[in-house]
Amino acid sequence: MDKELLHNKAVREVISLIASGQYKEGKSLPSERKLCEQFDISRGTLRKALADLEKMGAIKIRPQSGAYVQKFSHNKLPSKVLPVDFNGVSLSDIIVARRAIELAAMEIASKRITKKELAGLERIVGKMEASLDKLPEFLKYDMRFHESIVKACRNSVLITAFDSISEYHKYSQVYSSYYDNCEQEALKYHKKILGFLQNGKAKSAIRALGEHFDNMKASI
Amino acid sequence: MDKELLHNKAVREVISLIASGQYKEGKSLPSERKLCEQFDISRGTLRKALADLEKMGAIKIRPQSGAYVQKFSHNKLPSKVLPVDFNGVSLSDIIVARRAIELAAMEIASKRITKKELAGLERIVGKMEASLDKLPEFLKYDMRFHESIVKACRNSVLITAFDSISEYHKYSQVYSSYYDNCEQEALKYHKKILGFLQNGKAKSAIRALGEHFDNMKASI
DNA sequence: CAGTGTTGGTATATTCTGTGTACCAACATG
DNA sequence: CATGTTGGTACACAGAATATACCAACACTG
Repeated sequence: MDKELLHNKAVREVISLIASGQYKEGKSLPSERKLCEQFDISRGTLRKALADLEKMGAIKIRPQSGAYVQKFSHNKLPSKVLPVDFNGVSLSDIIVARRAIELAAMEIASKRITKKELAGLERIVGKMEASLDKLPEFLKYDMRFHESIVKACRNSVLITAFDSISEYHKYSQVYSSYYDNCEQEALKYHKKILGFLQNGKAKSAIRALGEHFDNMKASI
Repeated sequence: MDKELLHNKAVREVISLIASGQYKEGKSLPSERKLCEQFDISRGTLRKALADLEKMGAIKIRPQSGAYVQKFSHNKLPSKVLPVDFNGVSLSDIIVARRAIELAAMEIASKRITKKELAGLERIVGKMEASLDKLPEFLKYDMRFHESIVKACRNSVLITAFDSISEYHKYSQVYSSYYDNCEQEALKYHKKILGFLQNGKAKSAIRALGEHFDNMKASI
């Protein structure tokens, strides 16, 4: 029984935010008190996380000023902060798993999805298009699109499975920027999928999602 | 951030063992000290779990004697001890999710599986055959068979996803005994799958596993 | 310039799980 | 009778996380 420590989780959260570009090199993180609220943890716990992050060189804390993001190589992150068995996990492993779960979810979601949820998807796609040049933003909405589809299937077991690996997915951005120059491709597929869903073409939506994953796999 | 309490996990573990018939009505559980070791928790924590189980009527503790399994209706189990969002989960939801994950795992496992792992599978199938009349035993080995295949794919992400829903699967036995009179069917498929794997017939193994799930779904 | 509010730094008390250890009385077995 | 088991109990302890202060350094503002 490994116990998941809150401050390690916070460390991972900050790292993935840095890696995805949400917190930029040279700039400072939000204040400790804001981060507490954002991560919903106490200040003591957060400071433990920040101390760890400074030790591993990800940030530099300047008294009375802030925590500044450093340039650092994340190749040798202490395994303590990594998701349990991250060793030996490749990007294609993540894609294989997501493909299996999301296709199954899509099969159900394409029949059950509501107009409200479709409107939500449309809004997300719009925001993706608007942030084509801002990678971190784009990735956030990309993730949210896939998440929404899985939730729409209303199968708690599939949703649990998806959630359990979502951290792998977020964290994989630390190691790779597989999305470089693939934003257009991704957006194209998302639009396609949305269109099929709106017109009730379930089969086509499923096929398009499958192609989307094939495309991702091919580009790495 | 819901924190998973150890004694709640122990409660669930005991319940699923009762439900699967491993601990039988009227008989007593193993001694507290043995259960501690079995679940790898301290006695204090275990006793908290037993106290909860007595409150909900699952067991009756007799001093200087043991904890005796009672006949009890598990329809209104306190949601605290249930896996996070068990409400509204049907057996078919579980099967859909397992099908998606296990088929993806099989696709890889059928190529990567070692002779040692195949020997392990053969041993498990043998034990299933030997315990055809003992349902709890049978279920244990059934689960172990599927688990072994998923592990054999060596994709940590898929394995994580599988583990995350394995408790749903174990726990579903509380609500249903969908395996009644289906043992032969299950054994048949397991033998078929094992045979295909041994002969390197990957495609057939995958198809057989798919049929296995279809069969399970049809029988509920 | 004085006042106010922010920043990170620090210390302390408290709560909650969970472990570990010890000892007890009741009972069974040899 | 001695030994070992059973559940019952109490207490000390460690670790994680929270909550609540207060500090010094700095920035901004009226």
